[in-house]
Amino acid sequence: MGQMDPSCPGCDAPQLAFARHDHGLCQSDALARGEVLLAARGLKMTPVRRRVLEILLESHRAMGAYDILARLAAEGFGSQPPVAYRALDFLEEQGLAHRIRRLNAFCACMHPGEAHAPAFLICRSCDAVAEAAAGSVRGALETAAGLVGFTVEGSNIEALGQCADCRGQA
Amino acid sequence: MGQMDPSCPGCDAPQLAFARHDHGLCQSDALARGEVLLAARGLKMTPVRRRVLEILLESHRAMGAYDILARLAAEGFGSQPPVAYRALDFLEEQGLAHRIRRLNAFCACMHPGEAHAPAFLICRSCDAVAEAAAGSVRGALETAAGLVGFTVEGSNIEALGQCADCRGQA
DNA sequence: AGGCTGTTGTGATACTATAACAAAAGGGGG
DNA sequence: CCCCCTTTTGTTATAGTATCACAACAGCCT
Repeated sequence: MGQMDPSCPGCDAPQLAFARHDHGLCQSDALARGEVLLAARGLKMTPVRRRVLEILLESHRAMGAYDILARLAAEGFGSQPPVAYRALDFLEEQGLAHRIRRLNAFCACMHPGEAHAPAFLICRSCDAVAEAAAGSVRGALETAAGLVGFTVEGSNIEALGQCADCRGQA
Repeated sequence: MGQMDPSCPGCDAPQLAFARHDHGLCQSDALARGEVLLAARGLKMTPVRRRVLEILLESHRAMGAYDILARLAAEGFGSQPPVAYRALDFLEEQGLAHRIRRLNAFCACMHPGEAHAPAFLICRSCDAVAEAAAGSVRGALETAAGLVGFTVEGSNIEALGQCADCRGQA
């Protein structure tokens, strides 16, 4: 992150999540990257998995597993929770989606494939979720943990607040 | 945090959560602090609330609301979920307990009353949860958010990993 | 064809959380 | 002391989130 990369609209401009923008670019870019990534790892982008990712990519909001499940069911896929959870878990493991624990929901990763330890910014007004560059945040966390001998293996960093646009309108 | 305060065992020694120690001190200290805090705010430490806090203080682990509810019910309190959730929500609002979202569980605050924006360190081996000094972590998060115009109003910072003791034994 | 692996589908169930309302407890003011 | 008001507790019911276990199916390799 912080590197300019014209092929990754969300990458160096997380504020896009909160503003009107050509979201088609986000979608097609993230989807294409995901396909490449899975292929490189010898894993399959199956119809369910692709569809779940597409649904998540429709907006910069997080969606509950059951919202996604309803969409899948309406399109002829299975209608039981494991159908959605399996795809979501798979996408998360592969770094193509993120779980937002504060919302019990999931969102698409907007720049998959790049090493990133994102911090999530959740706007309480428009519900959009952005991934912010969190290298420094994670660094601080690992330092704080290191002081007491704790080894960090994974972390969730989520901030609830208000984005620039919504604050302007209030 | 970082200030020496002999009356607060957990305060400047979060690693205690992961080590054998005189936990009676943690309990009595945090409970006493809680009582004082509520009194100062004109709020009541009722039997249910006190009991819930005591139960949480029994260990440095996080407990699910239903585990606590079972304990309450066995002791003659109400047996329905709201009984536990109300007390837990109250304690959390007052800064006497914390919700660990990663675990869908709650733990006692080990140094209530002090302004703190804790980061939680969750050991995957012994399940203990420690609060680490997170001023710098939060600072970094606010900086990262500020770069995209986002105002942070609250945050969860949780790290999953392994504490020094458990790593030593492995 | 047969067997292997990974994926999807299904039913059942466990776990987490909240809404809505009734009952009871405690604290002034009359 | 009693009434009224506010807060807290208790209960029923229900909503929302997540996992287990097993059957069916598809692709692939021999």
